[in-house]
Amino acid sequence: MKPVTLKQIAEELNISITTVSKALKDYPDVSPKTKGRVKELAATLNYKPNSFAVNLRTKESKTVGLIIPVIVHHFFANVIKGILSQAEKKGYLVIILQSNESYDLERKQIDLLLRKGVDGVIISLANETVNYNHLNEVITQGKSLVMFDKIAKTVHCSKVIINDRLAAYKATQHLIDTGCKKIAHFRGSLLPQNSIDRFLGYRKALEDNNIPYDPSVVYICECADKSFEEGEQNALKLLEEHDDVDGIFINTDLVAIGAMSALKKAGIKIPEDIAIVGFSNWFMSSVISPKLTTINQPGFEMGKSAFKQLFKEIKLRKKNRPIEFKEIELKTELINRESTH
Amino acid sequence: MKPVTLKQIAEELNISITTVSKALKDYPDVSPKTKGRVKELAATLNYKPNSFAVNLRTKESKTVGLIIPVIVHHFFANVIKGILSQAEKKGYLVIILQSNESYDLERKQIDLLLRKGVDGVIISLANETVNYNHLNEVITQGKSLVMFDKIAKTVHCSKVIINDRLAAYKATQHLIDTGCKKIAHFRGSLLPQNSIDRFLGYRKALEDNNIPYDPSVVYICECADKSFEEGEQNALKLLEEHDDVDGIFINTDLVAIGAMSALKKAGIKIPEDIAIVGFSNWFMSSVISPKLTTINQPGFEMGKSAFKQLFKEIKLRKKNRPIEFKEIELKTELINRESTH
DNA sequence: CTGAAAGCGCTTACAG
DNA sequence: CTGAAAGCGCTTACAG
Repeated sequence: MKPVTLKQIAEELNISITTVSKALKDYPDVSPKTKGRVKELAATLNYKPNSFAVNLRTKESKTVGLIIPVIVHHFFANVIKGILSQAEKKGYLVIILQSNESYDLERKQIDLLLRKGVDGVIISLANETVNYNHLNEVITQGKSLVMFDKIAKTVHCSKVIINDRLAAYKATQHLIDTGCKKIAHFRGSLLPQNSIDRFLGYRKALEDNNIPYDPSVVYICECADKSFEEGEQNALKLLEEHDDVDGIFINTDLVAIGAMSALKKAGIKIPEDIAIVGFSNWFMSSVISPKLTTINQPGFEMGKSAFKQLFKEIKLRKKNRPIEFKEIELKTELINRESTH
Repeated sequence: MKPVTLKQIAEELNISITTVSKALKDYPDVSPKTKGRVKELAATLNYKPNSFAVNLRTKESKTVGLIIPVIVHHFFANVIKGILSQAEKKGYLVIILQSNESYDLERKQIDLLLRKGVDGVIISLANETVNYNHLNEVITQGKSLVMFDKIAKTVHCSKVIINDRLAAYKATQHLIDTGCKKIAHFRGSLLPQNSIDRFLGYRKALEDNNIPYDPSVVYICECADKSFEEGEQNALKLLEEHDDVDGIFINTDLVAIGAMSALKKAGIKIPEDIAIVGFSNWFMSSVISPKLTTINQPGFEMGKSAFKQLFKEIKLRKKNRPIEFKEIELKTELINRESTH
């Protein structure tokens, strides 16, 4: 069954394609009578505008691209949900891609989206990414770009973030306030800005409380899809190397949960022997035992906010109005549960 | 910066648009010399075909739509991952929509995708959905359709499923084999086929083992986004109404985890007092304590398989070849952990 | 109020 | 081997 076109409607009603097109779009210069006839026939024929043709003419696709490092991930899934909820309101569709923390893939995916003619791109960077040409390419092509969570500070576009430094500071301070004397840190890999920031927040909190910073007590989790395992391994290493540690601030809930699992197996009591604070507030963290104290990272709101900003910029760009890039910082809070005193 | 077009390349090289187009697509009837010149210039100008125009001509968008009930969900997230991994290999993009278990939204989203001109649709139905006109509309419009997990048996298209009945039977049999005498069931809402099938599998297992079926011991969890809470509530109700139950087969891991949480709080020992089997094998289930015995539901594979089938059908349809719909059934297995004896 | 015409950027059947 | 021409289905500036 061939789709119905404007031409068919025009022929059937003995009027021009132009008039049919205008009638359907409620142009003021079409008589109500004609509009009525056109709309009625369009409805009965179940006419749907061919969006390929519309795109070609209007140079808009009402579609945006979203690139995230991992899909099976509580935080990112929430971001997606936030973006979709907002896109739906504006009649936009979202093409989703997973970079799998790979710079090469990320580059290819940006290119794909650009070829596809999306109106804008929302992205959270892969851990590997240190070169930003592909992102600048988006801007060069006149498309809107919004980065969130894992951002590149030097790229000239809007960003939606949390204050990782401050949040990490609060997490560490909480451990100090509840009596921890020697606090370790399991950090993320070296590149991404937010794992650096969380580390800096940790160190600053120690400093402000006159606790000496000991680099040997900072462990690195490299691999995004082995978080749980790395949490276990680092916990065991820590146990061997530093039996005086009584608190750990951990970069990510999943790593924290792995660490707790290993510690419990080793007979360590949480929080009595070692207290733990995670980061992100995965649903899981409220369900395990003991429940994990953590930093709430508002994924849904970040997604919503990222799409809203992107949408604004798409509209402004269309009207050739100047665009002011924003750095939107969302609030985080410490969720105090059972893994700390 | 305006995008480069075939016309610009043609003018610059003083040849026709036709030849440029053919050269870039390696048509055999273009001289190697010309091809070389065209490709070189295209590369230096960073030419990218305008996909709106290509779509309009070829009536293909190399894009498929995916509608799922919920995004923040371990199983569905894995399905998405499987679909994306396969789509990437074939150069396809995926537009993702969340129906939020709403029939109305699902209908609108199908319509949106159809208007958008996707080449095919993959869907897992909302719990509410009992009318399938919108799905048949996809087929009527000559697009391919693949359903997975929550399917409608009567819709004429390919399906990717597990054998929910058999899996539920295995789960219940496991409880019986490990000594449970009175087994309750927390089922999903009444409509979706797979919650019906799981219930039937449960009942069949009782029957085959000469255990009388007691409907008062079957509890319903209606609400998809309150699974955890419903698990808690039903567990407490069960405790009040039936203190002789010593095993529960639960429709979904998240509900099971809620139930376990409430039971533990009430001083019930798992599995000593009550043994529990879940369904789906969420990551979380391997991390809580006691670790949940459950049925593994291969989300990633289901996604891969759904896309593969869709892709095959898109290709066949393009060549006007006959299409044979398949019902692909993937294997499940019982993951025996600590919540059963 | 209506419509002829140009054009978005590409592909492809056809002629030479 | 090359190119003129038609056409995909729509939108919109312009003329009447």
